[in-house]
Amino acid sequence: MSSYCPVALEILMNMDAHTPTKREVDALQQDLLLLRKENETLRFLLQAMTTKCNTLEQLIREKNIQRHDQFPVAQKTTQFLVRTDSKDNTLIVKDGYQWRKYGQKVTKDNPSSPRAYFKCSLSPRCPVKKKVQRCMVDKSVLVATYEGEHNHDAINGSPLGKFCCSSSTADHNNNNIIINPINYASHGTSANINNNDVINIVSPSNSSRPVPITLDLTLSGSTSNQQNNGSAGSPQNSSSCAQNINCESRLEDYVAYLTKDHNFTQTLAAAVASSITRPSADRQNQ
DNA sequence: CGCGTTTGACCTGCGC
DNA sequence: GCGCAGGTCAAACGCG
Repeated sequence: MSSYCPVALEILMNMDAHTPTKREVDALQQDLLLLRKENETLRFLLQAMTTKCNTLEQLIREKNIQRHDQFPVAQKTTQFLVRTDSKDNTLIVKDGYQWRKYGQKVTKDNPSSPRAYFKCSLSPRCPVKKKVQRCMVDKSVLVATYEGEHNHDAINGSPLGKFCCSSSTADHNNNNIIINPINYASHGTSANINNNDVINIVSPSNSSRPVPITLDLTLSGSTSNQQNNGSAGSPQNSSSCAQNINCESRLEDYVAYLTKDHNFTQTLAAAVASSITRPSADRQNQ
């Protein structure tokens, strides 16, 4: 847990002894704000891991069904995170294809930024659709969800449009930074795609200069293999994965990595405990 | 004038 | 059956 807790505790312990000064009240309010932020982030993380578990279970069930009954291969759904200029309010992801916007909708899970719907207009019969929405956690990140596969080439052969996986790739042609490709075999369950699968965590061990960590909480293995086989993709850029947690490893690797991280387990445990013990207090504050 | 965007209306699926 | 939310349509509008 972060270093501000003992300070707040000390002030709280001495509350009865004397009237708190304005400085102490400010410090407490600051701590409360930080704790709320941290709590919020960890709730997202917990929710994302639950979603991931459900998705994995669903995938296993469907794999078992496929083994007995040869279903046709489902349409591919791929999600990218694209870092843009935070001052840029447009929902444009320059990916080498030409898109026609056909709708925009405010969604319940992220009411502050509407979701834009695009169809590929490079080829009249191209079935690919794209949904773009700002990330709820980091407004400078666009979440672009592609459905289907292009039946033609891109204008400039951009890796993003081709669904080639390259984590944290700089799209030099278009001034976008592709943070993370997230792959789904939707199997007709597009409801599995959830913004909660993308989380930026501010490292609690370095509160002076927060380092955002992007978790790729997607299923790897079969789905990503399928993707790599299906496109002329470039290999994973291992060096650029430095801030990503093992983009290509399996779920077990994520769990192993996270459980080995002492800071993470401590923070998660504290957050869960806090969520259990303080829900009424949170409600009162809202 | 043509093309792309905007936006309200409509459709559809899902949960209760 | 009803309500809600996500997705799509299409008329209106703006811009080059």
